[in-house]
Amino acid sequence: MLGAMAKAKAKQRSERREEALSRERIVEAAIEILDAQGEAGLTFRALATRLATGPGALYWHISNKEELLVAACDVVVANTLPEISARATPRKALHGIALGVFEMLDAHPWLGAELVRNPSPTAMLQIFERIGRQVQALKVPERAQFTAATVLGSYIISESRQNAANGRLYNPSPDRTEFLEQLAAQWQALDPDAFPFTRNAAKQLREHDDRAEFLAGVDLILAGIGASVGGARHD
Amino acid sequence: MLGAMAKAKAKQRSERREEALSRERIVEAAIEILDAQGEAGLTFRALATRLATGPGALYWHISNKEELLVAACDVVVANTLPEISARATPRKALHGIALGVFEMLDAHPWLGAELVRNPSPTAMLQIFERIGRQVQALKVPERAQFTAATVLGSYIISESRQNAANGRLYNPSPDRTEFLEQLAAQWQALDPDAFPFTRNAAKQLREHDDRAEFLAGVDLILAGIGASVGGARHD
DNA sequence: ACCTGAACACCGTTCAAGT
DNA sequence: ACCTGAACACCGTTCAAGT
Repeated sequence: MLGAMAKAKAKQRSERREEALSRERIVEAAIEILDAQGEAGLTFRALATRLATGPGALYWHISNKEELLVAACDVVVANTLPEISARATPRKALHGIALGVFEMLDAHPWLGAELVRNPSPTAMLQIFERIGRQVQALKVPERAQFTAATVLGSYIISESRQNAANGRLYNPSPDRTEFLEQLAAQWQALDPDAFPFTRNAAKQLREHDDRAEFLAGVDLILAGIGASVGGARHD
Repeated sequence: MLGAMAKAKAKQRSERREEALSRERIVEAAIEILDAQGEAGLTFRALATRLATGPGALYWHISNKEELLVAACDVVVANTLPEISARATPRKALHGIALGVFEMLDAHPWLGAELVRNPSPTAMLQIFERIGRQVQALKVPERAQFTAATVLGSYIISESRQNAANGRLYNPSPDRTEFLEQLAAQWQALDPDAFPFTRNAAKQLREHDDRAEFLAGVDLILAGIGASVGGARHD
């Protein structure tokens, strides 16, 4: 009897195109909310409303919010990373991975925040492996591969996250130019005795291009890796 | 009349060694709570209780929690950074700064989290300037100084934060060794086709020393910086 | 000017009750 | 087995009222 009623309800749902609740659907809806409203917008109440149910129902499928966020990270990373196309050389491949992560976090600013606050082992592993394979292809001595991949991963993720936090400013917008101009002015107004370096660096800020600067950082690390290989070039 | 009463109350307070509330005292108390109980322990109620007042009183001195956390970061960074001793060479000085930040975040794990979530410009500026001066001393071409300092800062902060998040594991504890052993076992159990690099890197994990690995990363970046200077050594 | 603490508008999470 | 939604135990923040 109960079975029949459950079936009836399921049928009713599918007729209305309201699929049954599932972990996948919940995570999917969470990602949509995160992308649209940011981290502050993701509450169990908002999520339940969107899924036309009560907040308690979600807990049948997901233990808590932390697990929900980790699952959201895993899905986005698993969907986005394979889209990064193959390249002819390890160096170009690493540029591709770096830009891929950069754009991924730019498109999902909450992802960068979550990736450093509470890194999903699964998501981090995907990125680490991708980077590591190219490090291997660069013929880095085995002993030095772990360090090389860690430094690259650390820089790529933290700098991409920072860029995303600056507000989806991948394409130089007037806002961003204005912001950099203001920052440069602030730096130039610093006490020359206390902040000689920063004050001087203000010049570079005025011709700053987030994306180019990011890749210059990657290249600097690649130069360091190259030095350990013996100065050989790998373009 | 009111003035006299206020004075009487102030006198009573100082007799009881209850100094008047002030921004400084509030921030100081917040740091003590953060160090003792972590970020979750810092609530306006807990802070008010510790200061023997109501939560509303705090808002007279501090606009909101975000400002409180930024102020806490500024104080700790301003107190800790000058303790880093001078060194003979830029390379050694950068090691000193790197380890100084590493230990600072290890002692205050909430600081690392806050420094990446909502970076205090003041605190970041202190660190950036410190690093930048040594980059300058390395005779890095002016155009490349900004990138060099950014990469170093990004790596030093994010890796130190990661270490701190791992749980004050600076001194190799049995816990940490056990954890690394388990992680290595997990990595070795990965699908060799999907994760060849990570699986192979599991070996390195077993002889992993957090502190040494961190410095190896700094040296890798320094090698990259050195390459741009023309391969000259700066020990 | 500065402090008090009840009250407001939220959270994540639980759980008895339903189907 | 799975869903419901009221209720619990918190938050940050505000504000009328005090001194």
